[in-house]
Amino acid sequence: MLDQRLLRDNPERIVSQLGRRGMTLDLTGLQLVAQQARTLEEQRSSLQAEGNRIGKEVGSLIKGGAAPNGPEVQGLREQGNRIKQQVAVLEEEEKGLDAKLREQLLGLPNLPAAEVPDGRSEADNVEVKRWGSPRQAAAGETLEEHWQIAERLGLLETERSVRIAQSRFVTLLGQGARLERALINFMLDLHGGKGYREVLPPILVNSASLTGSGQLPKFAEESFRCADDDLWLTPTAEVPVTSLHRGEVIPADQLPLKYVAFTPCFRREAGSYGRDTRGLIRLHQFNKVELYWFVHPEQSAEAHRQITADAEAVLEALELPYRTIELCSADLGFSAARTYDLEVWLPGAGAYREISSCSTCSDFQARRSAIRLKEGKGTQLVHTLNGSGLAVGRTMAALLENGQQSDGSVRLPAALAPYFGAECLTAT
RNA sequence: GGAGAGGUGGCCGAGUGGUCGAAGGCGCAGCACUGGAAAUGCUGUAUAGGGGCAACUCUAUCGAGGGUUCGAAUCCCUCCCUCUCCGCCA
Repeated sequence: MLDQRLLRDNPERIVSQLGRRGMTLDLTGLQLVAQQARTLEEQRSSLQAEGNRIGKEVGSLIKGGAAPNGPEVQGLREQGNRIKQQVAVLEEEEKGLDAKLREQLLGLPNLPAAEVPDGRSEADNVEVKRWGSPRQAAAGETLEEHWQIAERLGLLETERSVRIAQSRFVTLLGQGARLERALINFMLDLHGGKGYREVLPPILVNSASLTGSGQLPKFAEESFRCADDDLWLTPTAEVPVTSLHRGEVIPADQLPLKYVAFTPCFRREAGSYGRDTRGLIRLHQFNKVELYWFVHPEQSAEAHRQITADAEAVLEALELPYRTIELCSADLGFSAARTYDLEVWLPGAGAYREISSCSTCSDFQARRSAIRLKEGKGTQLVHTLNGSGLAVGRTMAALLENGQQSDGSVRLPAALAPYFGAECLTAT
């Protein structure tokens, strides 16, 4: 959520910065609402002050011996009643305006950071780094896509998963299930060794949590909802981890708080029919290890570099070639002020595919979630950052495609051996 | 799910209709004392919003929302949560 004061004092900045995202907006209506709300607040609170004064006067009159039903006291009572009625009217109106204001503000995305390159679409994203040498098919060699390898090796079951749930769900079996588990443990251990505190949060989350991290109210159709409860299947661990500290004031000396959370993630993927229908790339349910920082605003730029490096370290440890992309202003997610995407090389598909997204959300989520820090006498909003470290299913896909060998087996990186218990995936 | 108890500031804890944003204690900060420290003493110490250059000031907040009242932490209603016991359960 954007600062109401910014709306009041510098709406042009909001218009121009959100313009960088490709939005055209007219804030005059909203500004008017904000102004009216403020005027009403002034009127209401001075009325209340008058009411409080009368209340005290009645108290001291009675204490001083005045007849509780005498004319003097009666007169004040009537005055008090009148004020009460006026206040009630103003409060009602004010509530309406505040709700409207909040609703509108909740629908506006974060402002892009100054450093974010301007752009009109994802085509304008900027590659900032490349690591590893992307594997190309040798002469006469045909590289398979991960779903082909997975099916051939019996790592997963798609047809039967439809029986269990519906399309875009997958059941991992045998070595596939074991590899998924190995990857989760590997990632958690790697990050845990770097000072991240491990979290295993609820994966059903309430509406307030989804609002706090930015998924609601605008993206309700993207998440699965439980019909009879105010609970949703979390689309990312970012949601529960943000709400881990919702409403809190954190002493500055405790920052940064760094968490690593493994959760299944659930997304409706509305509007992506037909895209990535095979394999592990786009599922309604997938596993993800998420990195999350709560930091002092002064540290957030450096923290963004670090969280990105921590995500990159997973790919490097797994010997997976990747590139790092800085998203342009038009491609930023709703809550993000600045984002680096990591794209892993998939030799079978012959393309780089997103496997991690590392964002700084500045104070956007902190304001929605009321997460502040206390430093000396004052408080201020913290900054929050999140990064996938990594999406587990896509990591498996990358391992399959990058490790495939001419005999049909898949060589796994050495770092995984202690977790998986073998260096190769072979047909069984 | 049933029965009972309870939710007050960073923490503990008093407060059952009036000047209570809230005693007292702990913690924390500053000052004094000290060679330095401990102990001690004094002072200060919630959050949000509004007004003001500022000093300061107004409003709201004692789990949440409503109600009664001139006035509510205190009375009434609804809901949420925690604890204890019982039941059920991986």
